[in-house]
Amino acid sequence: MTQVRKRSKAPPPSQRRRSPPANPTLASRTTGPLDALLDPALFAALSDPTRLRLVACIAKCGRGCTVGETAACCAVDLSVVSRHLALLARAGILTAAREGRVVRYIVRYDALATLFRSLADALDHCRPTDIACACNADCAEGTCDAR
Amino acid sequence: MTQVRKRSKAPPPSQRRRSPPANPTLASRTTGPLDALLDPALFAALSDPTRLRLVACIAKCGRGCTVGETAACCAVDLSVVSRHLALLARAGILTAAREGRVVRYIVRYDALATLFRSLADALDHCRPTDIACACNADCAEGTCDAR
DNA sequence: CCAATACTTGCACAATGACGCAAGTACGCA
DNA sequence: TGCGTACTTGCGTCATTGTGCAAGTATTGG
Repeated sequence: MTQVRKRSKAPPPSQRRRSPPANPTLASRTTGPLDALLDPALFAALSDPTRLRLVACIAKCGRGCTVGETAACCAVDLSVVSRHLALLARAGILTAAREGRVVRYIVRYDALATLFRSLADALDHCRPTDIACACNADCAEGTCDAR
Repeated sequence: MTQVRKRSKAPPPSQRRRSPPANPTLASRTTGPLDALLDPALFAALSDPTRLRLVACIAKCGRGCTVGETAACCAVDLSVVSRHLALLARAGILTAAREGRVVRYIVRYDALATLFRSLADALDHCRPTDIACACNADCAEGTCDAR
C-alpha cells in the first residue's frame, strides 16, 4: 500500500461514523478484465499475518464471531483485533453486524470465492497463445492496456 | 506484513546470491485447507499498486517482458522496477529467466490460477451449513483449527 | 580487453502500518 | 440513571517498505 493517502482529522464524536460504510461491492470487481480485479487494497488487507489468522478463524466459525471471541485466536491486544476486523470489513472481506452489545463479523464467502475465481479466469485469459501478442514491442504503448 | 523480521546484513559480494532461489512452489499451497492457502507473503507481494501494475502489464504481454520494457508501464525508477520484479519472482508470482543481456519475467499463470481457485474452493467449504459449527464457543479452542 | 547495454544493489529518507495503552462510546440491565 | 460489558478510537512508538540516486555486476560485441 503506497499511494493511498487518507489523512483527514477524525470528525467530532457527534458526527463520527458509527456504523461502517457499506462494504464495497466485491461484485463490481468481478466483472472487468484483469486490471479491475487486481485491487491493491484487497491484497493489502490480506497481507498481514494477524489479519489472515483472524480471517481464517472467522471463516471456520460458521456463525459470525464477536471481536472478543476472535481475539482469542491470536496474541494481540483486543483493540488491535478490533481495528483489524474493521479494516477487513472496509475491504469487503468481512461483514459486520451489531447484535445488542456485541458485533459479529462474518466472512463474505460468496463475494470472495467469486472474486478469486474471476481472478483465476482472468489469468487464464491472459495466458499467451500461439499467436504473438501485439503489445510485445512496448508494454506502455500499442494494444497493451495494462497501464 | 508485520512479523516478518529479516535483518541480516547483506553478505559480501563473493557469496552474494546471484541467481534467485527457486520460486516457492505455489503448488504446495494449493492442497491444504484454508490456512495453508492464506499466505501473507503472497498477498503482500500483490498489495502494492506499482507491483500490481507491473504484474498486469507482464500478464498481458504473452512472452516474458524485460525489466526495461516493464518499466515503461509505470513512472518509477528502473531500479525500483527491478526490485519489484525480483520480489514478485520470490513470491512465486513471476518467473525470471536471463536471456543474454536481458532478463525476462513472465507470469506464472497456471500456478496463480490454481491457487486462486483453491482459495475459492476452500472458502466454499468453510461456508456454514445448517449444522452449527462446534467451535462456536471459542475460536481459540475446540475444533476450530484456525490458530 | 574495453565499451556499451541491461540490470542489480547499497544507502538514505519519508511515509506507512502494526501495536499497546488509556480513554471514550454503545448497549443492556438493574 | 448508574453500572458493567463490549467495542472503538486517540496517541505515541518502532519497524518495515517504497523510492531515487549512485555505484556495482553481468553479458555481448568490437
